[in-house]
Amino acid sequence: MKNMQQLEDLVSSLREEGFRITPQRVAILDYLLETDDHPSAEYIHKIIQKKYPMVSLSTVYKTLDLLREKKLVSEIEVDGESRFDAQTDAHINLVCMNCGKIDDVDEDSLNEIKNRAAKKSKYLILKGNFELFGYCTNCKSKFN
Amino acid sequence: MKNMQQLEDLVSSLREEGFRITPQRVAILDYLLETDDHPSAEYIHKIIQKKYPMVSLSTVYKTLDLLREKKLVSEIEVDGESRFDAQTDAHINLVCMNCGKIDDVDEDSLNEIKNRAAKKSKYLILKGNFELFGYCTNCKSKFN
DNA sequence: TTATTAATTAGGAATCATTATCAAATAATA
DNA sequence: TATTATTTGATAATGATTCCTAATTAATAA
Repeated sequence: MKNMQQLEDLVSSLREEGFRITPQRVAILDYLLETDDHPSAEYIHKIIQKKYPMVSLSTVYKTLDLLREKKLVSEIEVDGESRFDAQTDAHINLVCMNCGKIDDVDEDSLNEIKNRAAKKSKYLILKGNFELFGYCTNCKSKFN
Repeated sequence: MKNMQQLEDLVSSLREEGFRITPQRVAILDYLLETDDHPSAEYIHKIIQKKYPMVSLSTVYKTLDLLREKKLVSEIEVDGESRFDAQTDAHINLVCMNCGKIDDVDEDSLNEIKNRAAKKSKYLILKGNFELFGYCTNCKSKFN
């Protein structure tokens, strides 16, 4: 999943907007690009500390705010906690209610759905979250 | 929206499962059936206190847990807070990022999408939340 | 290369929604 | 009407997130 070019592009886009490129920001972006895990802020902090022990949790939160704002990452709320993803195109998040795993599933019709809802409702729609909850392949056997 | 028969049906279904029918539970169900507001626990508490001053916030939370568990209400998390809805069929929630209003929009294809994702992912899917975020008709004029 | 400085960080306190706890109240039943 | 297990109310505890501020540092220009 990781792509060095992707990281450089995102870093450049931040730099061009006048944001400083700090090791903390790069480390967080880098990790989000290489993982499919939809980590929470706390989990990102834990992972990143292995490489960069000087990253604080509050910086992780602030960086995630920035990346979300700039639409470089997407966020979903699960069980009272935010989970983050470098995949920002419209997709479905499959959430395992047992182990907390989240998988992405592509679904071509999401943009049509968004447009239909916008027309019907007269809302100005800026983003969408599509979540399905259940049990993943590992966990579903435990619930028979 | 309110429907006396609906309330009685839901009350019966709780009673049949051995749950006690308390005035607090009836008041909460009653309010959720009559409103389209997708209220939070706190808001439900505030509204219900007008009629029944003896309802505590912790009872509101516990009742909502029960109703969610029994699939009599649906829940979505918005901005770190849960919002509740007596509409439990698959639908899209349109969330205004300015005023917090939530509107429901019907969308026939949601069940197909769910089935497609289930097949692709091998998850056992139990429920889905479909949220679109933007600005409602009242608020969007402020963001031009 | 170094000095300047505004942006960023670290760390801890504060906040706020939700959950947990448990004695008192009560719905269901016999 | 008495019994009892369930439910409630009040409050404490929890946990994710935000806020605060002094110290640090990335970016820039001399």
